[in-house]
Amino acid sequence: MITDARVFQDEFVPSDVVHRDAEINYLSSTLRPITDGDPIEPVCLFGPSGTGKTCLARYTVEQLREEVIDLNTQYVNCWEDHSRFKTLYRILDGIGKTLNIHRQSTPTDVLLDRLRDYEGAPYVVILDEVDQLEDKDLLYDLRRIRNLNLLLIANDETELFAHLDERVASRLQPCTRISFDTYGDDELASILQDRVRWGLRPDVITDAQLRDIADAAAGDARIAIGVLRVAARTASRNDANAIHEEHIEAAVAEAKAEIKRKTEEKLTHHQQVLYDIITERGEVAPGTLYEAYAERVDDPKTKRTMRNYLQKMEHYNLITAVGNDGGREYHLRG
DNA sequence: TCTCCACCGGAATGCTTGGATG
DNA sequence: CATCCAAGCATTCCGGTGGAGA
Repeated sequence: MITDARVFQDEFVPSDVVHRDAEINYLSSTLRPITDGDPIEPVCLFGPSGTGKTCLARYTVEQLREEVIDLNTQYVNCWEDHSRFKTLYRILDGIGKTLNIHRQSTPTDVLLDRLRDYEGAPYVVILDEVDQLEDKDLLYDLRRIRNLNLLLIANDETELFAHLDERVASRLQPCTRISFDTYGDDELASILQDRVRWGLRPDVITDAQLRDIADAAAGDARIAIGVLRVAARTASRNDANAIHEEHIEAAVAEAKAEIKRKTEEKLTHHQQVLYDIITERGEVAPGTLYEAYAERVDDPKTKRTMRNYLQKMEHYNLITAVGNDGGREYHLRG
C-alpha cells in the first residue's frame, strides 16, 4: 500500500509546493539580492502551525541554492536549540566552524566572535520557532553580522515583538513580513492528493475520504498528513487493500493523542500535575491551583516556581492565562 | 478613596549537574 | 581519579498592580 513513506514525514519538503505561489514568489524575490552577493533585511514568516511556513522556507532556500554556486544554508529549530549557546553552535555548524568548541571551555561570546570573523560565501539561516529562543538579544547580534541572512519563523507577529526589548524590536522593524493563512479544506485536500500520488498505491483512498481528513485537521497540514500516514499504516498492517472509514477515524483519534503525548513528554512530573489539574477543572484560579497541586505531590515546589512552570506551559501553547493580576485564571488550550 | 491582600514577574543567590581538564 | 566551571534549576526577596471591602 505504501510506496514511499518519506512523503509522510514531518521534514519532507516536496519538490513542488502547491497553493503558496504568491508567498513563494514574494519570498524568492526578497531573497534575490543574495544571488548577487548582497545582504538582505531579515525576512519574517508568520502564521499558525501547519500552514507551510517551514516547508516553504526550506523549499525556497533550496531553490536559491540551485541558482547560487557559493551559498551556505542552515536550518535551526529554536525549540530544540533554545539556548543562546546551542543556537549559535548550530549556526556555526552550518559553515563548519565548530571545531574545538566545548560547552565549558568556550564562553558563548567566542562563538559570536567566530561568526563575526566569517568571510565566506553568503549564508542563509532559517530560525524556526524563533519565539522559543530564550535570549532574544541574539537576534540583535546576528542581525549585525555581515553575510548572514536571516529567515525567521514564528506563529504570531505581535506576540513575538511583545517579548522583544526595544532595541531588538527596532532592529527587526524593517524586516520583510510574509503572513500565512490557514489552509482551506479544498487546499488541504489537494495537498493530501499529492502525497497520496507520491507515496501510496493508486486507488487506496477516495477523494471524499481525503476531504474528511482535511476537515478533521482544521486547516493544519501537519495534522492532516499525520492522519493520512497513520491511516495508511494501520490499513497496511491489517492487510486491507484500501483505507476504510474506521482506519481514518482511528487515525484522527491517534493523531490527536500523539500531539498531546508529545507535548506532555516535554513536561516534568510537577508540570504534568499542574497540567492535569487544569485539564480536569477547565479553568482554575491561582490559589486553588496551588493548593490542589501541593496536595497531590510529595514535595511541592514553591509558588514562585509554579508560576515559572505555568509561564512555560503558556509559552508552549498548552494553557492560557486570562486576566492579569487579581482575577487571573488559567485555562486549557487546544 | 484608602488600605489590605493575593498574585505577578524581575533580580540575586545558592545548589546541582555533567563534561572537560590536569 | 579529583577538580573545575558554566549552565540550569529552584528559592528567596521584593517592588508593582488590580480587586475587594472598609
